[in-house]
Amino acid sequence: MRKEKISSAVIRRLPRYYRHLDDLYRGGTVRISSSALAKSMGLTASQIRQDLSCFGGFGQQGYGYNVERLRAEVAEILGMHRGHTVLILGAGNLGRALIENFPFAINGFRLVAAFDVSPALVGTRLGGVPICHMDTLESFLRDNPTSVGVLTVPARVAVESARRLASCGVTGIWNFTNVELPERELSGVRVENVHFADSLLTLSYMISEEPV
Amino acid sequence: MRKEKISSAVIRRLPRYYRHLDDLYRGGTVRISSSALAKSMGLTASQIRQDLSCFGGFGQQGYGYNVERLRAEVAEILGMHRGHTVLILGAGNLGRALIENFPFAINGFRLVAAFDVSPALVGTRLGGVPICHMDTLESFLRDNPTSVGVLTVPARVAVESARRLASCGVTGIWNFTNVELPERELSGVRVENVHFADSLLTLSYMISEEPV
DNA sequence: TAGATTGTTAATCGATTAACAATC
DNA sequence: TAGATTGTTAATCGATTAACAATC
Repeated sequence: MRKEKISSAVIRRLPRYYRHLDDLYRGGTVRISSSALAKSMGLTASQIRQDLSCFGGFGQQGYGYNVERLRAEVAEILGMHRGHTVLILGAGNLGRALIENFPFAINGFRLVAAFDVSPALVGTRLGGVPICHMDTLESFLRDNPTSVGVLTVPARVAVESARRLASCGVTGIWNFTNVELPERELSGVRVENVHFADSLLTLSYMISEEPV
Repeated sequence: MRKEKISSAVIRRLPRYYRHLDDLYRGGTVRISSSALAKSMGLTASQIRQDLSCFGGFGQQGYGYNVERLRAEVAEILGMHRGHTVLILGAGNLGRALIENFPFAINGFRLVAAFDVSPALVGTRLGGVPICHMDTLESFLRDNPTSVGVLTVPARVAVESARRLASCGVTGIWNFTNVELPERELSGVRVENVHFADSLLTLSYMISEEPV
């Protein structure tokens, strides 16, 4: 039974499903039951069937799920074939790491440009991508509407950069700054945060309080 | 009423509490009520009082919470003053970004060393930290027991590296590889994952399906 | 056909929200 | 004292798990 409103708990599991199904697919597995997938992912079979049934019935009684088909369905649900585009704001260490090492294409995104203010960088290319001056962001976005902006800028310009992206019609911001963006004011824009510090502090708690 | 088993939902909110309290503290705010904090964080006052009451009663009726004290209590709960140490495995782009830019000290961790296999890097220093050869990891950990290992190695050596860390007594692994580590086999080790791809795919879903 | 496994409904569990007595 | 706000208990809501008829 398709649901209209998908809970964020389900959404956050989808990429993991995709990753596991992709591994199975590449390993040559043709079919898998919810219980086998559950076991390898550390979930319950019930949960997997519930999660998938939010989007449709992809399995077959007595058989299970066809790995290739389910992988493709999950990719479709995640929007991996929508031709999303992305640009990177801030070509410091982290920005460069993403430009040179993150597999945007494999995840359905085309990296079109990076922006920075450093005169040494502007005008050069990195990993096949041109580095433009931040001052040209608005005109670039006017000519090249882009789905997502990646924020790898210094914290002090994070909010300002987010506003500029939002006002130019970007639909998503992938925020690597440790700053909480004013999401309510960034209308029409979805924000996904990668807060390194929050993540490390969670680990700090776990190793401080709870022995495994 | 102190609870013995804290849910992971609460734990994941603690770093955000810390961040907001730290901002308030630096901004000179002396006291804050649960409802004021809730408003600025987008939570409910009830939830904040419930969360904090897992660890003790830090407020005062009719007054609210003393910002400096609550900030210190949350820092304590998170284990920020335990003298945790950290080393980085893999000094590629991402490893370097963390070494040079991530404020380990501010988050209660002391970065003691980085490890890599590149002859060009081994023996040099980066951001004040020595880069050692991966072959010397075990002997280093024998002489310098370390709390946490950061995995910024290539995916193909991620599991092997995690096992080596685990067998040398590390208590936490901060995993930046897009590989699912065999946590059950890493006994005594807590794993915190930063899966860039999962995060981007979540954003991909949000901009594909749900208009804000 | 018999066995396996789905999709879905019902039951349980846990987390969030509401309410309020206690008290600063 | 009166007003404000906590900590905690109770109510609600939502997510996970269990059960099972449907069916390949």
